[in-house]
Amino acid sequence: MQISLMEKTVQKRTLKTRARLIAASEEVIQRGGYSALRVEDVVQVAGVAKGTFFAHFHDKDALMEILMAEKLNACFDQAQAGEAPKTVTQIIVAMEPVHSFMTSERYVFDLLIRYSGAAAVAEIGPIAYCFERYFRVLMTWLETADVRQDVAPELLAEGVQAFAMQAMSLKFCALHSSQSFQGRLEVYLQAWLTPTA
Amino acid sequence: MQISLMEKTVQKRTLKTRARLIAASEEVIQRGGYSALRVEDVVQVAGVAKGTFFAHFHDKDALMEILMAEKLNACFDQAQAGEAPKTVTQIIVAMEPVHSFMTSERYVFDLLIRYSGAAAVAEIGPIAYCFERYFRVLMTWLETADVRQDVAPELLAEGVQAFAMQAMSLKFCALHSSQSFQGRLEVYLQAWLTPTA
DNA sequence: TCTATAAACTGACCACGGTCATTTTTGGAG
DNA sequence: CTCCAAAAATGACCGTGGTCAGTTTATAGA
Repeated sequence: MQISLMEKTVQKRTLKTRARLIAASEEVIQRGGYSALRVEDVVQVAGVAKGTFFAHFHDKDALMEILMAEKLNACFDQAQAGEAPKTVTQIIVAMEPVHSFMTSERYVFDLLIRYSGAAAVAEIGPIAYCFERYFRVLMTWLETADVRQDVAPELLAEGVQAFAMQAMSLKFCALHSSQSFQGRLEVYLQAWLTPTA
Repeated sequence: MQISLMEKTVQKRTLKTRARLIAASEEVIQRGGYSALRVEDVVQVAGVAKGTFFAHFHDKDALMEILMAEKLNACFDQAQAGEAPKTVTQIIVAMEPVHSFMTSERYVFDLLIRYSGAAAVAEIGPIAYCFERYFRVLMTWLETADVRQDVAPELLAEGVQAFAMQAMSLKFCALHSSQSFQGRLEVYLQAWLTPTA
């Protein structure tokens, strides 16, 4: 029997295969990091054919998005565990898990940037969702923090995100390695959130 | 005869082949944009073997860096042609050619970010050099512009760069397409350069 | 239980960036 | 001019992401 509007009827097998692919991916990443993930290795470990991988994920990056978003959300949970930070220094400390993961690998950072925005309105991906979360978490904190009040918390949050991305970029840049990531971000955010002119 | 300290003795042929590869690349890009560039097409147009390409450029991205940096430097020349801008709006207008090229293609923007920092101190690439130039141009302008004086022009310039990158990122994001690039950047920079609290 | 159909899976194949042992060309020394 | 070592060029080959026509498997209906 078929209901007129397209039905999916997903088989149990599908979920099982998908779970095997995810588990295999995590195992491969465990061994050599995200950048070392090869689709052929994943399907070999999972015990399925290559084509099956692409029946479950649109492409390799789609899988990476899922895996990275999972980790990132755990980092956000950690960041939100304590009470809301009030000062620039406290904000940086609270966000440390997130920034740490984001800069754990150059390859990870590049992928995060590429998928930080939803290319099409309808399809906001897991990573784009994480960046939305980054924005919302910061905005909530900034509403009650000791920061300038002349502009909206939304704008302040966008700025913090921009400065954080800048500081993370420079972490991968040999030319600017004289200062630490947290030190640099602190300078940025003091100037952005607590201007004195 | 060979002088002891390593000599290069570059043949004329080398320069000619390299010029042919560059010209062929520009022709291919002319037709389909940067993202459509295929090494096999380039060597076919240039009339050389594939291996020759990699004898002249470390990899495809190295060629892209050279080509994009050439364009970018032309944009900077244009930006610096007039007299130094004084206000936020004038700065945005002056930088328009640069931002326009940077966001001309998603593929171009991604490459620019990836190569914006020098991975190794010794080898600052063409794109990393362009980002240095971006910073220096802004810093010079900001020294004599109508902006806050409580922080150094260096820091202000870094901030403008961070906000510009953020605004360009959002240009590729369907979720935030309600506002224009220049409008968004103007809001950012007013808050960054001329705070009122 | 049997059958028809849609869902899931398969693996040979392709596209494209990149490698390297071998061959060809160049230009200075004799 | 001839010779030869270094420089340049070659193209068969490889790794890896991604495709798709064909095969197998699950399940709804009889």
